[in-house]
Amino acid sequence: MEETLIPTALCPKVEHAFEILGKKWTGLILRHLMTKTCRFNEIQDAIPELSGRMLTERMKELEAEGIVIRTVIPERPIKIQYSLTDKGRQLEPVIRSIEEWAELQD
Amino acid sequence: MEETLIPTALCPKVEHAFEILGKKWTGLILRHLMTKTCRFNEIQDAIPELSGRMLTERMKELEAEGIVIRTVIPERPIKIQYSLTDKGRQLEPVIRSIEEWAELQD
DNA sequence: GTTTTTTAATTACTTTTAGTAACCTAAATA
DNA sequence: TATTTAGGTTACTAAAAGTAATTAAAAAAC
Repeated sequence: MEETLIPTALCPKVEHAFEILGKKWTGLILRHLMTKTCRFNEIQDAIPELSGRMLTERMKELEAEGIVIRTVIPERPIKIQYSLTDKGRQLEPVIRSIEEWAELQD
Repeated sequence: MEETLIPTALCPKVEHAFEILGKKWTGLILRHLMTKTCRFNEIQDAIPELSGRMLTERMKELEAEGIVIRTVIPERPIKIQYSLTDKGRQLEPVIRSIEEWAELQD
């Protein structure tokens, strides 16, 4: 028997959100940035298993998504600051609810 | 200068939570299971880009985590039902907050 | 009463993503 | 002068995900 399928396509916004959060390290990086503006190495120190290579890659992605801003502080020495945009700060309930769930577990 | 570092280790529970949610497809699968108990192919149909191979793998992981229960319905023909455990249902605020954030985006 | 379809997978193989380690430049510190 | 620090990049390896073919057991179609 043949059937005409009009597949209930997933909403692209929701799909995209899960795509961003579904990448390794993204959640933990955002969690750290929730508390304060951070320098590159601060994030690395906070998440020891995260390599510099991966952190660079994730920060570029998050910047491209408009979730994070990268700022060059033109002092001597030059510093790079990463902070959340409004869009990034709006992810706070997501990060908070994950942490709350985590704390409930045995 | 040398420094004695007592690294502020990430809480393992939180790390583990982000590890589970940080895998591709996990969020979308859980989102679908939030609404109802599902059969294997129902989930596949709801998420067309998700292959059977990946769905099998994720369901095994989620079962091992105690987030999902797999039930064999011994009727003719045999059916496999997947549903959330309490632990799984407690992830509802996580899934809901991701959806809410997604809907805010342009 | 064979053939085809459906369900819930498994297996083999390819591609993409992540991890490791070495290197880089400019400035700071020992 | 030599080493360290910050914030990366590059080349290579390992792990995760994607694709496609196969499977078994039952149901439906022919």
